[in-house]
Amino acid sequence: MFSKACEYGIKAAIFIATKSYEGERVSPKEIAQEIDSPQAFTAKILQALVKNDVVSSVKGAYGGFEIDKSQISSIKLSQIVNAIDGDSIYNGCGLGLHTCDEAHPCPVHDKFKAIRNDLKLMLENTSLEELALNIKSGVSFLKV
Amino acid sequence: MFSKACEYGIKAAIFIATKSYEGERVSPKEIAQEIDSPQAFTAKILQALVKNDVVSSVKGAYGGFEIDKSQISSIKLSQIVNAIDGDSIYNGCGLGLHTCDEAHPCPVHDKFKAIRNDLKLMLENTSLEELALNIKSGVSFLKV
DNA sequence: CTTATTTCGGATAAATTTATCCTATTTATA
DNA sequence: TATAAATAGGATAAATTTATCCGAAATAAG
Ligand code: FES
Ligand code: FES
Repeated sequence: MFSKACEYGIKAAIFIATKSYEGERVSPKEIAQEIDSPQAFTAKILQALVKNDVVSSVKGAYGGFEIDKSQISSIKLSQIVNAIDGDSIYNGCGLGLHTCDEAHPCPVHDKFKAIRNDLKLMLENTSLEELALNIKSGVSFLKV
Repeated sequence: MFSKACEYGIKAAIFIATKSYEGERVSPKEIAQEIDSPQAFTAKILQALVKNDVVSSVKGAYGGFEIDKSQISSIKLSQIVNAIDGDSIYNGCGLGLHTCDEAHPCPVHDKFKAIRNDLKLMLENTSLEELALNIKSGVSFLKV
């Protein structure tokens, strides 16, 4: 469904958000430990999230990654997925035709489109805030 | 969403079904042309479909791939996807946790599970028959 | 200014998926 | 029985994704 890179990116963003509520910056090392991911690869993905304004980074001593507390509620899962996996999940043909086109539909177009749209709405309506709060309260988990 | 192998497998099965209605067997070459896929790779995927009893093959001269006319309506998309991509799409965690477990859910578990289940139901309720008939009647397409 | 710390970014490597090639085996027909 | 046609399947190659490594650049603190 999502690429590994995207899975790591989502989990990393959630973890950064939980720490940002406490005013703490985090390093790729700490993130990788918390979400059980390869550190250097995770660092690469964080760069993509920085470029797409999902998280911000501070270089140098006492630096790290953080998310502005006031923005956590307005960041949607769709932004993260889009930043890492692009928009093929929102627009691409389920059977790999060059473009998903109403006028030239593949055999599963109608049915696939419905699922794809539900997924799109879900991602667009899910904020980093609710995901991070569920982690903080211990009702959901980032690893194992 | 689906692997390339799975996309080819689905399209191949649909094409074989359309020809089977006319009592014709088809070769990997003809299939690859009709669904715009690499021939040898498609042949490999067909082997998996044969092993999983989605299509049957006849070796030797005048051989080829076919699907028993009377079975086309009872073959579901889910069988094909399962034969090629396995069941991770039905049961796997959206964020890559080892298992999707109600008692140890990832942050997107509830929302992801709903989408995943819709997809599962869609695949289980879609028969090769309806997909093949739509191709035959020209309302949907297997390539471009 | 120097040093320690930390992200950035390019190069490389490993693993997986996608794709190709070639031979063996099977089968219908002459 | 010989031959041609067709799938089966193993070995290999290419492409993509995943993962690692290392030096450059930035920054806070002494
Ligand atoms: S054309 Fe395939 S999903 Fe729309
Ligand atoms: S635990 Fe992640 S989807 Fe169920």
